[in-house]
Amino acid sequence: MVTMKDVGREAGVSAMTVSNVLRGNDNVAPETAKRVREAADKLHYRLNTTSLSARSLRVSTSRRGKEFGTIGLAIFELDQPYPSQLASLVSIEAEKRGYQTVVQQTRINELNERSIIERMSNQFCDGLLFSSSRLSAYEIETLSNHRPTVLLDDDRRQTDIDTVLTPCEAGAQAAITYLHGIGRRRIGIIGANPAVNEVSLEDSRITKGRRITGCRIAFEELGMTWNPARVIPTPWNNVDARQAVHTYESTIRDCDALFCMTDTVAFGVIRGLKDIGLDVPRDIAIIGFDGIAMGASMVPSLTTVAVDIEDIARRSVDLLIRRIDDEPNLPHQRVTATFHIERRESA
Amino acid sequence: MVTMKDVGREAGVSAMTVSNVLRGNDNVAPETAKRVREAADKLHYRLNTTSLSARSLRVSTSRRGKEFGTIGLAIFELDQPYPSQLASLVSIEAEKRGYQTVVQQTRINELNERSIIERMSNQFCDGLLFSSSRLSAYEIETLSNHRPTVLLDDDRRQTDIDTVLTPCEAGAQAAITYLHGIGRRRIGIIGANPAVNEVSLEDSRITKGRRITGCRIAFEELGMTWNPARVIPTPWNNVDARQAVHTYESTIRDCDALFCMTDTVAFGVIRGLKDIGLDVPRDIAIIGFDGIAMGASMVPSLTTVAVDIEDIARRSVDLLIRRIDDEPNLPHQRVTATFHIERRESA
DNA sequence: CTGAAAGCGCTAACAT
DNA sequence: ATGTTAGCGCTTTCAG
Repeated sequence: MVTMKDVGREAGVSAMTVSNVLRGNDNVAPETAKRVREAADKLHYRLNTTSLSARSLRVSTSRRGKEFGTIGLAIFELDQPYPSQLASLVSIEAEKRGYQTVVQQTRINELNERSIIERMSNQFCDGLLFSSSRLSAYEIETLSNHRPTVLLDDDRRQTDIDTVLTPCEAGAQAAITYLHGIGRRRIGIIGANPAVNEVSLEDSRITKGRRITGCRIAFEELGMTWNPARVIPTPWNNVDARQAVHTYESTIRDCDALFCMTDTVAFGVIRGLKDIGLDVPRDIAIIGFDGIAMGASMVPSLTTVAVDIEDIARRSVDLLIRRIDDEPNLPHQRVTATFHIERRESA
Repeated sequence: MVTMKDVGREAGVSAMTVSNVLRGNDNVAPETAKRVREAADKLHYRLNTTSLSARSLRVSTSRRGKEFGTIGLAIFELDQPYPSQLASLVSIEAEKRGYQTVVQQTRINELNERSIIERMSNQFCDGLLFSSSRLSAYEIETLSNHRPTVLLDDDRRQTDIDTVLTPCEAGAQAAITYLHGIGRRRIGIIGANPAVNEVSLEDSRITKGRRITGCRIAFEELGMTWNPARVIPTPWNNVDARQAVHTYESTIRDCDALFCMTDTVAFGVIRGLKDIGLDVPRDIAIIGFDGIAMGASMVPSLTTVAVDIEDIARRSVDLLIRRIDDEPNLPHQRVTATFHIERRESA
């Protein structure tokens, strides 16, 4: 391997000068710089990143939040509107506070998650924002070297990691109540897990289960009968959701409203309903969940439980930076984002 | 961060002994080992992978980044479908080749771009995928320390950086030709830059200009008169595109087809046309550009110039890894992705 | 059995 | 304008 020292020897200067030239510092005589660049070319010199990160250990420990910090965001998908928007907003919030954000996609793959946590925490970042997975808190702590970490939307009631939650129960409850309020009584729910039993359907630790739980609470409070047959499973993407409308057509034709567990599901469902000739909202009212930006431009525009995604971004970045900058011994917080019902054409 | 030294201090031994215990070497007294392990637990010690790899420089010179490769992707927006999808696909392609991908959003801000290139190239990554900006190639090379870099969709005809291009001219040409082929003659274009003159409108170095150029070529070849009044400016997002339909309503009512310069623009335009009571495709045919996944689920579904985004991801990752792994002196390549017209309901 | 020293490639801070 | 020193966390070597 060619090192700066080698280049320096070739050019008749020290490694330090090579470093200066290659990083574009202007404290080197043009003559010398030229000689150095030629030597580097000749020897095919390449900067060694490994030693750079070794170096950065030193820098980052002494820096302590002064200059440029980096926060990592590990998120399940990059090509879906909700996580994309969240990533973008986290990026912006972090920038306001002088931090850069690097994003990695986990694809909800445990192996990925593990190596991402390890790399991000140990090599790249001053702190990590980690979106929901089934890794144990203990494992996250261990892999991250007990570095500052904030969990997003992970409701396993562990109190030893900072967490920012989506208002799943309250939001779902509000959705059902809204549909009830506009006179709908045959309300279906779409976006559940394919469940083998009632318990797994409502697994309260995970997002899907928490939203179902919110629905049930609403049904009870409104005195409506809970009908599991009207809980339709589908993965949270528009293609599968559209397909589900076809698969569960008879169930859906029996409903006068559908609560879609995400806006992306709603997008696919609206398309599916078009396929089978049902009009939204006349034949069937649709309400989504998330409040993604494109909901406003759908045809019809989407009524939805609009989570304040900016609030999530802001609070999670705040929590994380607080832990990076300040005492690591602060008590752990668990906060829930706000939401409102965004009333549009679909319901 | 807790180091072996810290653990050693806690246990009353040297860092060396800690190292021996933690790696399971049997040359430590059981008593001591126990004490060390307890101290490590108490302080939440974890082996620091960074310094391990630094160390490995010394041990084996032949490491050459195989085991832990990381590539960086700097992209303009994270909350728009096209860049999100690209990021996701790059991530997947890189993973197939044993590389992790970290993504940063530039928001087309030069300051951001500069610091992202600097940080990513020098601290995080073995190579950088950089999507279109106005930074000079020279500046990119300098900031990145001449590390492996592949440009995405940057057509400044510089030959000294690997580049993967979207088929802007050919795709736009195909779009116009398609609209002509289905009998439309009053074709408008939406998504241009607000231009002060014809030249800036067609600035051939940038994506928008290249698509306009493709349109002009098609108009000429089809013997249609080029009418600049039918070129409508709008930023590339659905909200502004929808608004533009209202602002340019009279122009649009005079058209029987619109080429939308991106699918996201098309999404907003379709919504805008709904607002003003125009039917797609009866009153006006719509064709988009990009081939984002959600186009298939829009109402109506979107006919579009479907760029093979997977092809872009694959080729850019290939190019980059080739340059990371192999000789850095390979000739620079400039490749263009493939596309096809995806025929759906909107045209 | 235990630990001191050296050194991996690089660069901030200081010296010349 | 250029060089010297020190040190990032760890492990190999070798001396106690």
